[in-house]
Amino acid sequence: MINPGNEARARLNRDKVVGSAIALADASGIESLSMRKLGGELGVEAMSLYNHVSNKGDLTDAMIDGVFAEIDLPSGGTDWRTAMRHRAISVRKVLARHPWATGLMESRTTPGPATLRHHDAVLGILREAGFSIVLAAQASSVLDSYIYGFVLQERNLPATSMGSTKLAQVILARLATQDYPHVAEMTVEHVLQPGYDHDAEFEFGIDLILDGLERVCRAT
Amino acid sequence: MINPGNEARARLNRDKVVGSAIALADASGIESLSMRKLGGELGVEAMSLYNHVSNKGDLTDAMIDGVFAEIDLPSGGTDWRTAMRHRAISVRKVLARHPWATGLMESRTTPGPATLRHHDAVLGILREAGFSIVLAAQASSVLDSYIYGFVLQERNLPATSMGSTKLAQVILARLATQDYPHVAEMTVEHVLQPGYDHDAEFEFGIDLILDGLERVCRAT
DNA sequence: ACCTGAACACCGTTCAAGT
DNA sequence: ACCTGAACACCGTTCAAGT
Repeated sequence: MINPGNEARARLNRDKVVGSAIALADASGIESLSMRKLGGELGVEAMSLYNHVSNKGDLTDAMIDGVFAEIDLPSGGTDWRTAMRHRAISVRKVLARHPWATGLMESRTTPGPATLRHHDAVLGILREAGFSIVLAAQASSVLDSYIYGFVLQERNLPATSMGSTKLAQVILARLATQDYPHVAEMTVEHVLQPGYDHDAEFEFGIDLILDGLERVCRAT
Repeated sequence: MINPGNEARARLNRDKVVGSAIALADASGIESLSMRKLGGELGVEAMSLYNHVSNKGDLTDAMIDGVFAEIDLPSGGTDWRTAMRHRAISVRKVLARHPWATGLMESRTTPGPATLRHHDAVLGILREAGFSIVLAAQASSVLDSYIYGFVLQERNLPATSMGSTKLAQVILARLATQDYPHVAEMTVEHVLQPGYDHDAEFEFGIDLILDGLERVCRAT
């Protein structure tokens, strides 16, 4: 039988399922991603997805690996410090595009190929720069911990969009000054200020950690 | 009518609901915490919970605040550095007891009173030690990011329980050495070694960050 | 004031049946 | 080889009804 003309949709495959799941989670949040909605998005019944993904946990693992695949692989062309700095900024940028990914890492234990490739490249750069095995482990652990934790916290900060700012200031001043004076001071006089810069805050921490690692590395 | 003798269970209240939810999440994981199971644990139908909690999001917020309430409030008796060091270790210890809490922070935006009290105490110690508003914000941001990210990653590391170690070594040696040589080297020669110490790894990062903060603080 | 039964609109997953 | 309908054992949440 000839394929009818309205059958424009190409055959489903694993990459399309995972890609569509990532897009859906970006748009509507991870908590509203269901096999049924994902099927609907792809013009297919939910049960068809099980031909390409063994269950929802498998899909989740693949989504996280898909996010890692978007991160630029750190290149060994320069010194370890600028390579690690660029990588950190790239990781944060990608994770900010997929805010659900960081929280999901808590429940997943089997890293995919893109994740392993990424970590292998990081360790490779540190080892070639003369870091011992132990020091390379500690360096990548500190850097990754900081990056993931920063992204996790970034979501919970009040958005500095104008409009909500003025209102937030008033509410804060009234409600919180007495009970949480330092939080109130910080929010009003720093976080809600027009010049507040998330990127600069992130890079302050990265440079502080890189300074520390350089010192430890030289002392060895 | 007189209360019958087998009615031993005291009246339900919000604290009992939240406490039971935390215990259930600790024991069986956050993904298997449902209003129905929680009700069953408390000897009550699921719908009764809505008398003490406005919905599941409200319950989640309260659970996270309950976890923060377990953390020792940083005390101002000593210098900021040892206070921050003790606090960091206390936060990690508590979050390790409730591994679901860190991942959940991604989706929550309204901090509870215990959370605010905690952050207020941290900021207070830094401000009294002479940190400017901006520097206090950056200091607590770097420290918290590192702590949360470390706990998040800690879960994904292979358990160093004997027995699984030997097997893991064999699997790794066969499978991964070729594709991910640095990850393989790191795992076999460091992470899976008997002396591997999570606490020491955590404290290495904390001390590195505290060193950096001390230097920045003195330069001001 | 607190608890419940029934109901609604959802979930993930299986399995036999279709093409 | 891939897709589907029907079914199963679950979800969160509402609401009128009970005490």
